Amino acid sequence: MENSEVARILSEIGEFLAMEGESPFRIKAYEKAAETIGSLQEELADVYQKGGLRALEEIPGVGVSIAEKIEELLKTGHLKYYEKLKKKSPIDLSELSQIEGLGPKSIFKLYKKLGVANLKELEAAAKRGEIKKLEGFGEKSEENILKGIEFLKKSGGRFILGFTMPLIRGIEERLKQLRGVKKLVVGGSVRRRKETIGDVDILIVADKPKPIMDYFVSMPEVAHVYAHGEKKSAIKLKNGLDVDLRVVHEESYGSALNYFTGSKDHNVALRQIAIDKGYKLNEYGLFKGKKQIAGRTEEELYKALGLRYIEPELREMRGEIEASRENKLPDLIGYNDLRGDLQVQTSWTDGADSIEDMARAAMKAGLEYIVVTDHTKRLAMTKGLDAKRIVKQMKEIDEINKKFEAAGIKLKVLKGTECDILKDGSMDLPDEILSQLDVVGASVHSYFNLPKEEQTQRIIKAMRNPHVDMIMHPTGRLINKRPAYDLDMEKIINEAKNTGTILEIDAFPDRLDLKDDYIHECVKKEVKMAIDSDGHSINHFSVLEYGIAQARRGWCTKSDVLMLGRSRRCYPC
DNA sequence: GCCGTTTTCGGCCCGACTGTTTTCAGTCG
Repeated sequence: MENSEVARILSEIGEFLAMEGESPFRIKAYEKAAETIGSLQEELADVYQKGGLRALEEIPGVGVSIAEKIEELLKTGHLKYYEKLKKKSPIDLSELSQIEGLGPKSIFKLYKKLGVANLKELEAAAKRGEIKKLEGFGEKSEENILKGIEFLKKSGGRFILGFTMPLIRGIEERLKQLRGVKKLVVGGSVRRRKETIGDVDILIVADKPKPIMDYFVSMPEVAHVYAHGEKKSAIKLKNGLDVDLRVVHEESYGSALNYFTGSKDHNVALRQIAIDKGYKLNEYGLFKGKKQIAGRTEEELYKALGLRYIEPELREMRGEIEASRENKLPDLIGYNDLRGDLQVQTSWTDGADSIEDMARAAMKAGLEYIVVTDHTKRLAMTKGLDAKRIVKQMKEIDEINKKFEAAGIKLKVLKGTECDILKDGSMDLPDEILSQLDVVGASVHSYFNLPKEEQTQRIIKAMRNPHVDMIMHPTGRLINKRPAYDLDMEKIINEAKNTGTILEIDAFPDRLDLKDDYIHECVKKEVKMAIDSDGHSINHFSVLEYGIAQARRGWCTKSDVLMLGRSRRCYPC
């Protein structure tokens, strides 16, 4: 059983317990264990094999009780305790808890009173007007539930790229190792690095595809086989993701890859160019009459169409074809170009690991500096820092830097904050504290539904604070969960230009905030951005990749992204 | 349920908003 599955079950146990009004600490214990396991680098099965129950208990947040449950899951694939809870209240929790504002207590009440166990039944009950009649619910709650369902439907069951990528890469690696696979690439929206993906298209070049196809449809992750042929097979994975595997000929590889990478509109435009030149373009190649003139590689294909090669992240019809023709494509920031991370949370607040551990992990991830940006006091639940504690934290950072220097470690830890922007646009820490920090990030965590103009002015006021260097996750959206707060982004971007404020590209997979369209606007207006992990544990630096992908989708070059100089002593902005 | 230690129990444990109420429950970050 995979870590993500164990994490899901533990987190559902937490929710079941919450429904029953269990002690909040017990619930929190399950949540915390689920979180840790979800971002664990090593497979639990390996941990268990190496060190048994004891090794499981070594995992932070896992004690005797949870370790035994994990053991049972690994050994039998089932957990009696979980099944008992589920039998008592057979509710599709993963579905219902996606609705913003609907927590375990409400879900339980809806089940008890109306028998609602899944999204469909919830929608039906809301439409029949039954929910507003329940005690504790009303007109507004029913309306919000319907709105939540609508929002969920719009996101259309798409998977968040960064959360799904480890699974896809695992499959990719195993397929690549099979005998007879000459080439393999994952195309589609995965290759374009869209923030969410609908399904996965894998292309291979192989002489004898049958054993490869046989393996593909019998992988342990497979829940259903739609098709199992020699040229194409299609499956549904246990997590609901559809994956297609196609075999293509070597001489068509480039054109097939192009075809299956999309976007559809980009492909249509390419086909039109081919027609204008008297050619025909399809997934088998570029043809003049019956003769194939290109298609073995994508580079060859674009060249034959009179274009420069266009990176997959740009193939969204945002002007890339014209830019390619005029040789004006941006020199995109590379996946290895990032040198530092300007948003890192630690165990001082809601992060899982100490400053030093985060710093060492950052170094392993190839970074040269991090900025420690713990939350501030308004976010009480995270133990947000007040003036006194942040001064203490600064001292610890000084000590770590000294220690690193003495040990010849190059990585620099900078002092920062993710300071709450209060309702009126003022900051949650006094100016005299902010002035002592290397990087001041500011962000909104409350009053999400102010009217557009008020919300915009609130952030503009923060940008005008001379100490504020950057606005973090500027629009506050959570992909598939919550829309951005109502903002006039044109005004925000213009103000960023005027005040020299950095706008963040928060790389966390369900944030990716700014989104690509806004990044593109910033690039056009020469507003600087920063790509940050928003990391809360030592494993989170890997998400920077998705921030870079998003930046590339927004046409970012290296110079659009803030990077601090190696020898520079601090104040970066 | 986990953790840590003054070693086997007590601490963990905030604060504000929303929508329902008329004093509070549920949710969220």
